[in-house]
Amino acid sequence: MAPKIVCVVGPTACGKTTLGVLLAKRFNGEVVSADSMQIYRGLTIGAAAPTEAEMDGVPHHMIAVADPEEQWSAARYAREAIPIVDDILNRGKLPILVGGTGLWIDAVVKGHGFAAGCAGGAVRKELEARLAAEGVEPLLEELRQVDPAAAERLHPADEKRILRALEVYRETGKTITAHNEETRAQPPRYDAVWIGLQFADREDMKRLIDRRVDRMVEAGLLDEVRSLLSRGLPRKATALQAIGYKEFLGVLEGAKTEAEALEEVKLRSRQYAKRQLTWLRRNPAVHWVFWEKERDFARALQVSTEILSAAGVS
RNA sequence: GCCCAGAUAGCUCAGUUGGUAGAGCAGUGGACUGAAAAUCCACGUGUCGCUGGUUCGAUUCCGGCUCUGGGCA
Repeated sequence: MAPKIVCVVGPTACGKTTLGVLLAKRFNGEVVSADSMQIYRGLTIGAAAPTEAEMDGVPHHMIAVADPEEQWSAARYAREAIPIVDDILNRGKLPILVGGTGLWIDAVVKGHGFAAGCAGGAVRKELEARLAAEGVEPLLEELRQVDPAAAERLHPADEKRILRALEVYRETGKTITAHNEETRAQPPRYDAVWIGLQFADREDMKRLIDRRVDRMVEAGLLDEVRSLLSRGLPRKATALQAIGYKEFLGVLEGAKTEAEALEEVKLRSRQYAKRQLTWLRRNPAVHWVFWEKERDFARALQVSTEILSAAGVS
């Protein structure tokens, strides 16, 4: 029987952090963040990383553990987070995965790892150079030769995945289609109980996102971007792809006004939240808790406590 | 008050030599197995400002009106 863990998921600004802490206190747990941006040091305000006060004494893992110059991937995250989850279990406590990066959470829960071989190395560089020089067609044709199923499945415009499919084949001699089929057949590493937070009305979500972005700016988001740049962080760093950072970067470069950046961050956050929902909705295991107008954490704690108890978490 | 230019999708605008219209953005839905806050896909009926006229037929041509810019007084 796979060990039991809890996953708190949902779109941005829906209260995952708060509920995670409440559940950790109620069930003697520790929080493992699954957030592709909170992982970087220095992304505090804009990534909405929990403050000391918000953590409320509950141990948190995988937050601010990487330099912003680094480029983390789902694979690396899973590699480092799994031992932490196991350690929490060994100490008799409940691991609570909290985060908005769906792929990262799945990588831990499934625990089967990604395809072997190097990613983003020499092979990738070569493929990228060919893509730039010759366009996708020759690459897609090459993929069709070795992995017709993937060539069929991938849209010609989805260059990123076409490159990865070829990279996996070149690195491992196995097609990504075969790899995916094998891993899908394996049982998950953990028996996860999923709690999903969501607004019943999209308008309410928009209001919360707007409010949160306003507060980020008041709290000094622009200064945070400035200090990341002052340490020489390159503009193309993954950390600067984060919503909030890339837009305010434009303000510092004089390309847009602060007011324009503010609106843009709100817009991008909304679109991001929608994508997160699309990802989560296909997971039938998620127990959804819907917010009516405002977030009511007392109720959410009660509802999710019932869900966890029914699922055998104690 | 007069002159000129606009008024078309939630927004910015294109277009119809008269046969009721289409882009970008926004929005909605979807995909996603080593960049995932990334990347990619699909979806376009709206009194064509109002009102008369000409016409088989007007969003398109003509008149009047309203509103918005700009100019002249």
